[in-house]
Amino acid sequence: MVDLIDVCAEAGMKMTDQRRVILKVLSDAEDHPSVETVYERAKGIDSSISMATVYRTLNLLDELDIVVRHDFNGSFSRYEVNMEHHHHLIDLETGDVIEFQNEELEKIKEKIANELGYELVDHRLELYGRRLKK
Amino acid sequence: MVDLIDVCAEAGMKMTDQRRVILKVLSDAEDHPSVETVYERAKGIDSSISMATVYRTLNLLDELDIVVRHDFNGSFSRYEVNMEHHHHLIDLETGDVIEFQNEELEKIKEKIANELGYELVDHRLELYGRRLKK
DNA sequence: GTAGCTGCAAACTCTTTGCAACTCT
DNA sequence: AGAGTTGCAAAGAGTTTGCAGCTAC
Repeated sequence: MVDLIDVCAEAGMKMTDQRRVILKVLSDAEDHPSVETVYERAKGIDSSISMATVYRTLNLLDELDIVVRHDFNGSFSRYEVNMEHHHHLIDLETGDVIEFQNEELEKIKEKIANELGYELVDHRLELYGRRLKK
Repeated sequence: MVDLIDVCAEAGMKMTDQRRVILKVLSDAEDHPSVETVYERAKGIDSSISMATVYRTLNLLDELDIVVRHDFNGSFSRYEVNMEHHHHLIDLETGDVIEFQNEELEKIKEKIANELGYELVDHRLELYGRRLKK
């Protein structure tokens, strides 16, 4: 388990109380929280934290690739710590997000890009589904 | 080639001048225009058209699945007429969008969803790349 | 000491909405 | 005639920013 605080320090970020709180919230998150959610959880730890700081910090972390921004449904962004590359299956009924990886898929994508004359830099795959009755 | 006006009429949409103009803009588009772009092109045909109408019409068309909404880069939406299912490769340098299809990919996605206990309802794949020098 | 960070409130961007007038069917 | 549509301007959501004070390094 990597300590986000170390990663940020190495990236040259000044380590403030607020940032420590936000990083803890992100590390502990097992979901893909919105800015609003990160803000609420952070306030639970240090109530003086402001929305602006949450936005600024998340943007910074995104630029540094420490965090990944998603916009699964359009209107607002959601974040997760940048671990190994994976994809998401979004449960259309509950909004739950399930992560998965698939080697075969990675190869095909690389191939498709190359065939189109491109070097693959990034990609995203999202599946939207309904739970099968068992 | 399907006539969008017919499709809309069948869906029960009242056909106004404004809608005819917007549908023409969408049919003619070979790119994936933003609301702003649709608005500008529509104004080129009928300068009295309003932004609100463009928004309302695109939302309606999206609900009817006549059009597909994308948000490739987060901040604003872009639209295209809903043809056969395909995916997008976004050129990171120019912003160009290239469409592609891949049978193999479709099968794998179906399989992944099933393995996770889900029925696949929808999905999206986006590749982001840089043009290979030849 | 100073470059960078913070909270606040105002500003900004994209999108939606209430309303009164108008228009398809 | 009546339900649905329009333009306008105002409101809304989500996000960014200018500023003066504060803090990590």
